[in-house]
Amino acid sequence: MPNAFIRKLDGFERLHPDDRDWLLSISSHAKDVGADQDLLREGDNPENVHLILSGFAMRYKMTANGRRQIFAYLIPGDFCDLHVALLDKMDHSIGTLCPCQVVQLPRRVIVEMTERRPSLVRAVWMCSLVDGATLREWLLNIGQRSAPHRISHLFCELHERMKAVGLTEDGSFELPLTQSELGDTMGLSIVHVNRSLKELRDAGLVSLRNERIAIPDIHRLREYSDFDSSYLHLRWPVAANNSG
Amino acid sequence: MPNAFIRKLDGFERLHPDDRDWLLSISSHAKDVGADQDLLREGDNPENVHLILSGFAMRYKMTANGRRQIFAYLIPGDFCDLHVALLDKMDHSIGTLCPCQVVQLPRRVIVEMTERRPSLVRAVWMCSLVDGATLREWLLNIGQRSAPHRISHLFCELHERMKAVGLTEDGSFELPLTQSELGDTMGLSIVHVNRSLKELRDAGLVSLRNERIAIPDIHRLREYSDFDSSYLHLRWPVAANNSG
DNA sequence: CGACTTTTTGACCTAATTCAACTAATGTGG
DNA sequence: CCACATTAGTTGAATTAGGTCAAAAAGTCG
Repeated sequence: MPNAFIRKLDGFERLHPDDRDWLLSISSHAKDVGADQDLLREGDNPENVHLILSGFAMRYKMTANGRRQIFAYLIPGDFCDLHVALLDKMDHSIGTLCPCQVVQLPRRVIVEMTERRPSLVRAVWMCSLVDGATLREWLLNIGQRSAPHRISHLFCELHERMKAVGLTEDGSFELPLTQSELGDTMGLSIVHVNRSLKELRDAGLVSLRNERIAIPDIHRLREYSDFDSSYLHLRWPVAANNSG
Repeated sequence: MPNAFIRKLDGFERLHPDDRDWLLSISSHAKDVGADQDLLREGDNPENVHLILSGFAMRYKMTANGRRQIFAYLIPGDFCDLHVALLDKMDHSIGTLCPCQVVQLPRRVIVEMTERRPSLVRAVWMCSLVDGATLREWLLNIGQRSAPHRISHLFCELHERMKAVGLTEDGSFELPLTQSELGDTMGLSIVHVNRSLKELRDAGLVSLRNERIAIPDIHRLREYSDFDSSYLHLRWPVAANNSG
């Protein structure tokens, strides 16, 4: 089975078998990282580019008074920091949310890729565009929607992204997030996240337990959440469920 | 005097005189666009890349129930849509906030640039990284800060960006935003924006009238706002005031 | 088992919203 | 240049979504 990374890129642009093999080879020496570890910290000058093969990680930043904002969840197949190759200093941190398998690529591997594998460059560039679009969608989500709608919108997005890399089973997938992390993502207090989750659960829309989320009726949840997946720019947004 | 665009790129990477001349030449045929006009609309397949030479524009998107979220302000020197060159469809809209001078570049001009002017490519790539970082900062701003702090943080950012393109005079610069637009930027109601502005005004931190903002003491405002400009990645973040 | 973290719930508080009215600008046609 | 229409800004009162504090219940893990 191809790994999540290959599945993801393949979702943007049909990959040549050659490129698939190359991707498989670079992702063969993954490193295990425990939960709650920083892969990169604000202020660092990153040497390597990180790629998540399994597990969940996040992009985040702290404010002066100790509050945390999570900017993105990084799921299998996601590049963490390709886009900061140019920057002298990280302007945010990246940390794991659970034990992860991470590939660390020296920057020259990326340079090599840009020179020799144009179709991959295109696919990887798309990744960064989608990251930007996702960030905009989060801003809209936090800026304009009520707590339960925000949370359910996030769940719709994660479902779509997890499905795209083959990590869903029916409407269910692994989601190792605490309510505190959800709060720091949505700009909500833990207590209010808890109450909103209860509301969603009572409405039969989603249930979240044992680090796993279950969505009985994804269409109903999407409608409830005003979710339109086009910002994810997947080629097959409504593909049949490829559970693995 | 070089235009805002040249100033901005020069702030990321010292430009070759050759590249400066080329930039001047492409930005010589600007088009006048009135206020409240869409340059690009969600769903469009953009043909041209837009560059703001003067005036203010915004990136935004509407929700199903008619609410608007503004994602970014585009000020002189900003590319609107370079990053979506790859996308089939715009996932958000771009509209003017006041009369603007806009350069429309056929996509091949950008292709040409990427092939012949590597130092410009680097500078332009930096622009898109900074756009991303700015978006993250807005997310943190909306997610974690109270209304008056949010608003003042935005003002600090705009001051820094306007200063970088030589459009400030002391602590004052043109800011043609209505309170309604500010609200749709910050996820706040018009009424609350109004009250927050009054609070800032009464505290002597900022005053906004006649489409112009005045900041008597920028250091005080920055401290109040927990503003750290490093996410803007300017080479000379505390440069002397280059008013024009 | 005991220590610790996460989830859940209740009571109370406050930041922000909504509704509504009124004032101050800005603009337009005669 | 004024009368009128329209948009933008301001303020008050009532309401509500969400936050804070606190403590109990339920998981997790050495």
